[in-house]
Amino acid sequence: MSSLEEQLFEQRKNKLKEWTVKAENPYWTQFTPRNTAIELQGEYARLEKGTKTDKNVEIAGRIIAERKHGKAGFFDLKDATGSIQIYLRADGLGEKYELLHHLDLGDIIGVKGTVFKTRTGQLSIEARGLYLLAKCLRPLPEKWHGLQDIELRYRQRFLDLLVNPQVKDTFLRRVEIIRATRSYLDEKGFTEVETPMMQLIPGGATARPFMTHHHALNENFYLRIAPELYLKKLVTGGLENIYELNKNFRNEGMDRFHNPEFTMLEVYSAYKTYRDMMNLTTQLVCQVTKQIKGTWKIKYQGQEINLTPPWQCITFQAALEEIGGVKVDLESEEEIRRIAQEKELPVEGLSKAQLLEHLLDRQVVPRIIQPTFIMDYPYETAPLAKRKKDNPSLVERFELFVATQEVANAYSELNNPIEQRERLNKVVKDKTMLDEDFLQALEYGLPPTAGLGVGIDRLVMILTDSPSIRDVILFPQMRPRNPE
RNA sequence: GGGCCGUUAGCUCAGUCGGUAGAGCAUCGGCCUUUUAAGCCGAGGGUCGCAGGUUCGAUCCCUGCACGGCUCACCA
Repeated sequence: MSSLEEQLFEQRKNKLKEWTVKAENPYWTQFTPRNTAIELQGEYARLEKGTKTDKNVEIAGRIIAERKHGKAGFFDLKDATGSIQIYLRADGLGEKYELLHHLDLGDIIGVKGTVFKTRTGQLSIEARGLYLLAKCLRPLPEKWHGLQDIELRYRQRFLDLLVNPQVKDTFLRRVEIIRATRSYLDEKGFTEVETPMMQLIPGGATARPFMTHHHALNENFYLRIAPELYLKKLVTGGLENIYELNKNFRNEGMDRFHNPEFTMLEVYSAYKTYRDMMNLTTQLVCQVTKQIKGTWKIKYQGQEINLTPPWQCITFQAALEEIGGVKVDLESEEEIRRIAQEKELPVEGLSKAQLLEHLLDRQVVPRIIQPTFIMDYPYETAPLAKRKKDNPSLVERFELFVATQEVANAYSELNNPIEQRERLNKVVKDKTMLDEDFLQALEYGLPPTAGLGVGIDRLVMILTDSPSIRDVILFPQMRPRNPE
């Protein structure tokens, strides 16, 4: 901490002490505001310039700007709803006026006073009572440019929220998106469930998990990488239309599109297929978008995106060929390997499925801007998906891509326990990581079921025009700062 | 983990072709009772991310490290 920083801190602590001695102790002061900025701004929008009212109001908030003029002055007070100007006069405030120099930008105060409009037309409250409710002991970031330092914005999100108005908008938008998602599913008759975050066997995907230890059980647990297997157990148990909307944890690299903990929606519906899920996905995204944006034509990072249904739908093979310019026989591992090499993709030690996905990720996905379903993947890419009846080398799977990002992934779930065991055996190298409980649930009979996963953070990014996943997660993961 | 880039006052940013740094906001003092990025006068505030090296001299050049951004790898 530099000397200036200490100096500012000390100055403000002294002001706090002075206030406590000469007025009240802020941390014991009771003040419950009866009014909000937005309410007053609305109610008095048409008040004539230069008019006083005898309306008494009580409002609380943070001082975000001050303009003092000797024996009078103005504060801009910001509460949760907006901001309003406070007018302070020596005659109106009496002794308290002398204490004004103990207040700083950032202090949280309560104001009692009357509503009026200045001669320049600014709605204001003339203060008759003024109470310090919490002292801001550190200087706020600059009022005009806000907080620009990206690292500080993520590490001290409270400051980011305080001084960068669009940040709060984004996170309020996020809440709306999640709320709209829930209400869509609830209205469709789905039941929200909660399954374990701590799992003995991390299943449903193959990412590296985070590990933790349960002392009483003396057992290692993993933070879930997906809720999928538990949700299918519930479908077996007769909860046939369910969803879960919560965190997953993956111990992988971090970048603009990946945070170690992220929010996933998974939906399962019995007696449905991936085709039904395609419709559900379209409806869900369209309804949420309409509700949030009021239109299906949105802008993401300068690009026009048109979410008006129906969306383009193309098979995996056709996508490789028509979008990626890669004509390949999906059956021929040699050919796939050769083409991957030609495209300068890593091939060493990679399976056919991995090669195919790399081809898709590299050649196709970066070219997809408009919403596009890619469907009918090679069966090796999805061991939990059901094969196509007329072409068993493919599975009933689709992914939705928007703005070069994967947003959703869905299958007709494989419900044949014998085939499921075989296919998992091929993929899961460590047999203790084979979820026998899940296989047993299938053995009791999982109805034909369709499952869907939607990356909520990515959806929020697109609908809030945010370039990085860290812009839509309140406290994104950061490397701890080394103590000096 | 690799590559590229960044880190200067509390905040937002200049700058030094190598001679220990400036502005605006904020802060402190003075004037000002309808201002609104209030105004005017004055003042204080910096181990230029950290540690080494080269040099008479480094904030600037070199190396290493830390943190961050982008990107590649990883992530069925």
